[in-house]
Amino acid sequence: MTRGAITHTVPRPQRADARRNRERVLAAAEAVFSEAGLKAQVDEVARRAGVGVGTVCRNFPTKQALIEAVLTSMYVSLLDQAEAALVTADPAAAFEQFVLALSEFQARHRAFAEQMANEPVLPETAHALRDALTSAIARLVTGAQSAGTVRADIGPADVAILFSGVAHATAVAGDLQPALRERYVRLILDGLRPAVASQLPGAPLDFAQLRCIKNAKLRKAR
Amino acid sequence: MTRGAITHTVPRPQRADARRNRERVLAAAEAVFSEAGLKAQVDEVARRAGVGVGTVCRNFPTKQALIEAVLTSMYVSLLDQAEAALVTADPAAAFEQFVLALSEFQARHRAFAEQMANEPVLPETAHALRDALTSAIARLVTGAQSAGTVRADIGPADVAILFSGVAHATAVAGDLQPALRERYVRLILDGLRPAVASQLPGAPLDFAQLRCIKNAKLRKAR
DNA sequence: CTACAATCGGAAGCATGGTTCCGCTTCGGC
DNA sequence: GCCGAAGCGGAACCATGCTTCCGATTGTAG
Repeated sequence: MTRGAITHTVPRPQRADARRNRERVLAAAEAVFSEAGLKAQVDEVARRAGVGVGTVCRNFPTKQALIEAVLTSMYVSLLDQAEAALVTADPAAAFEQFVLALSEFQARHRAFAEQMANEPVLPETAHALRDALTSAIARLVTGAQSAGTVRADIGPADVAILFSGVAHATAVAGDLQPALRERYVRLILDGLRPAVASQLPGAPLDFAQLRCIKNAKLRKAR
Repeated sequence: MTRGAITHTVPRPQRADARRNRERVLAAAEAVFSEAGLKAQVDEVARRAGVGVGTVCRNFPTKQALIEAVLTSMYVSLLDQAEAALVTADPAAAFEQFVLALSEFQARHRAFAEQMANEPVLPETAHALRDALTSAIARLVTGAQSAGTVRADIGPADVAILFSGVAHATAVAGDLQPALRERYVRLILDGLRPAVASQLPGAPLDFAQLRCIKNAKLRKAR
């Protein structure tokens, strides 16, 4: 708006140091949010980046925007891992590999775990990413199911929910005890096997349904 | 202090309406914290109780104190359930019954779930309670283990961690879908059975160890 | 080298939510 | 009924943490 001609025709070449600072802020934010979760304060990010708060807020006009930027980059890197797993020949191994990677990722990136567990705080930009990730997970799950290491009566979103539970539960005690985390991941993998498979209430949950449920909840809260 | 003679010899008989108000506040707090978690605001508690904030703060000088009072009463009521389960003849059934009750309890009392998951926020008054509860859980677990429905390589605190994970994971989506919660509880029960029992890293975790780990974490954070 | 505009730092501003205080009301013994 | 004190409500106060603003600084085109 307001005489916008220049604003949107010229891609405005940023000053070099400004670009460098932006990167620093992003890196600091990633580190800080990973350690302390989304409740970490903007000042701390600024301090860690070695800049003033003003600089943080100029690049990311709001804390929310900063969070979105960080989360987006986390989504990218997790998607990489999912795709890395997908190229494995053995679908059972692929699933297990991804699940371990996921839990380790959540342990390392607390902010990501919170995002995955709570109401989505994602910009529209990231929707494509999220879809790619959910579809990759769905493929990993069905692969493991046809390989016979995962029972048939669960859906991809069931897996996401279960492991985000593990992430949260071990966040309390587990940061210092990575073994503990793997312990619970393996236990849940055991629960996912077809062998025992007692009757579960409900039906396999996919991501579309999960989103519906979350939306319903949001609507109710409002 | 300050001419304390009267203060501690006379048990100062509270006025009737004051006592009634205190109860109202406590009830309102329990309801509000259960629905919204510990982040719920004091004003909301006051409104729900039909009193002014001043009244809340006179009875519970700080939000923390209010939380402690509410949590203590929740501990009592959960302990009841654990003891109810313990009198069941079949230890396998007792364990399952308690675990379902626990997850339902956590779903209904969000504040309690948060407390159980995060750093302890308990007054010393509640330590005896907590010990009673952990010992009841320990008995339920070992009972189920000798009955053969729970694998030997897990400890009581493992169970607590796993189910607090479920509580958290389903808090997002599960409030509206109680079936979903039971779904995951049953799945974890499957994982806990001796049948499949793949090798788990780490050792069975008991509550004393868990407390150590949490303390270590607290110390580090400071 | 100079000048100008982009960028910076961090102090001041604002919003949110807990805690305190005080004039008014109500209880309950007489 | 009357009166002193306990209790009440909620506005004012304070702490915390995000956002804005502006004088000082620094990069860069000419």
